[in-house]
Amino acid sequence: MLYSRALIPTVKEAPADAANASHTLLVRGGYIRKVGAGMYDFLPLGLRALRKIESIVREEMNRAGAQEILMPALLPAEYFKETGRWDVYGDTLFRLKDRKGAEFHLGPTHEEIVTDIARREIKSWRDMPMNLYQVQSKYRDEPRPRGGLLRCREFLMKDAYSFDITEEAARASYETMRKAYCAVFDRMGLTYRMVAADPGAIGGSTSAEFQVLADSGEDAIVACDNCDYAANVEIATVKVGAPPDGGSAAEDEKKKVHTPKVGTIEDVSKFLNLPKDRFLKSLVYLANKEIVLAVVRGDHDLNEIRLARALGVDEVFMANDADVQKATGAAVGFAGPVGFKGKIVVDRAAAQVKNAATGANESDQHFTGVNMGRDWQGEVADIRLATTGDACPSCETGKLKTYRGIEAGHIFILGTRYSEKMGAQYSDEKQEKKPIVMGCYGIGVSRLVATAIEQNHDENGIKWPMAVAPYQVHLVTLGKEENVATEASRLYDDLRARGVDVLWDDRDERPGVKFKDADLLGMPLRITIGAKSLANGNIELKPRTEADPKKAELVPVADAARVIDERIKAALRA
RNA sequence: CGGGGCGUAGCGCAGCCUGGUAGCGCACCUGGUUCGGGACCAGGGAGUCGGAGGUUCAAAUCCUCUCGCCCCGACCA
Repeated sequence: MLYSRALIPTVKEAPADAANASHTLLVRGGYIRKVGAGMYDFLPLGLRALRKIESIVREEMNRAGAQEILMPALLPAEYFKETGRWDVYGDTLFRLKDRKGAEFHLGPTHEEIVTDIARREIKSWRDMPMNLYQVQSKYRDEPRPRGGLLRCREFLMKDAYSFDITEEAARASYETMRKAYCAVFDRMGLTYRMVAADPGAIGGSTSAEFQVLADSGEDAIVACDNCDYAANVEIATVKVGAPPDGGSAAEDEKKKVHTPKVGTIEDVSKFLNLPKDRFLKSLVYLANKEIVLAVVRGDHDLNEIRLARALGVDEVFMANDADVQKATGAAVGFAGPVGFKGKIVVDRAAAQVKNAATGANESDQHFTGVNMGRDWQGEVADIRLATTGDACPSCETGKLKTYRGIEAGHIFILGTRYSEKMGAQYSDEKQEKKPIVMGCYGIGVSRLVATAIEQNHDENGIKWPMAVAPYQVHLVTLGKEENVATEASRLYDDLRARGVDVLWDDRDERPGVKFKDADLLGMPLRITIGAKSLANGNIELKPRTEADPKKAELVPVADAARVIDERIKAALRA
């Protein structure tokens, strides 16, 4: 492509509304433009990057034996009503009505629709395993779209669905998809971790997220420094370990201590000169409108999702100040398990603390010498938030470390959750009707455009990995000398004949402008042809990852096309 | 939904407090000089000041309502 004819509207200044690197660089580089909150135009370069990623995903899905289909984005309400998600999805669903007043919505995900295909078309155990996928725009009325392409209301997603006869067979399909996902992210050159995750609104028994590591990521994950344990902090667990004092101390007498106006663990710890791990942190929660006291060790934080799981509810809400006062009879900061009227859930580590300090359910009063069993009772569960330094739950010596991640993919074993509700059954060898066992697998294709940039950029611009770069080569010509144009034209044609994607900056611009734009746009290889090096029969070759322009490699004109072609092929193999 | 902020030329912003000719930088157009890391000179075009209502002789500026957008949180495959 000739730059002079291309729509690549680069801008010097960052857009006022951009909060992260990928958003800023995509707009500055003329890749995308905002149409509304969470809605973007893909300009030519942006679309090329998107298509490259899409192709990689398609190739790996096809290689894994999945078959591409296309379902509508506009859907009648009846399917979501069948499974109850018409109500469960709530405000996230874009709902609309047709001219007759019939209800429709835009598809946020397609389990129901694909299950409808399955119940009509899959009849026998001989028809499975089967995996159907599509690459399609999805619509979700997100509470808060953000980060440019990272969280949009309309976004491109690859969603695949597997159909199997048994849970074991479904696990094999899941494993096939896991490998395909690794292949996709490996080919894109991303650094990522597969982590155990919460299935959320999709449901199902097993799920894993593919988290691309980036400081700007919305998700927190923990990973072991020794083994392959990794999990979203939402569901991460830790090894309990020994209690802080070794657990051998004798039980002290319980005492009430006056602690005027010191409600936080931090303050009370100083006030009583007692380490934080000897405190019981008591938090008042509402679960299905029932008041519950959650108790964790003073140096730990509560994991709300784990608390909800322990209680067997969908979600829990922290009680407001008024409810806390009503439940404990004390000001906020003085709640404790001793004498608490209501359900108490205590974390495993907190249950081990002997002679603990805790709020006395009385304003400005704490207890010390509190012992579970003797002074109070509670249901023990795993409800604390994992964090850096915690002991790994699945190996002997490992320590957990927290990372930020961007969720690029999520795979689930759904079981029969959808097939039972929608009557998707097959006949087995004995003519018995059984529900199809399903799995589903998503990749955020448009999100990956931004994700690749979050992981590959510097202060000057994008540094595209070869596999997703809109153009593999950015050819810069300097000056108006005739031989520069002649050699550039020859190289341009030669590279294109070899199937190389080349962007030729043939504009009548000063060198500085061209170099700045080349760095901003971020194509992996930059070729410079100017009178200076051409006088010795050379062109200049510099990878975008090399920051120092003086380190550009001189390549004889005659070898240039071959050398560049080889570099690209090597980069794609890596 | 809670908290905070912003809507003025294509983009980034000033002007608003204290009402009175709408401004700066970038981008764009014309001419000239320049040309290996975002050049310079001269000239020029371009704005319903988000929208509606109100106060006033007079509103970008004050008041009311409203729409949109961003950030933090809640929420979210």
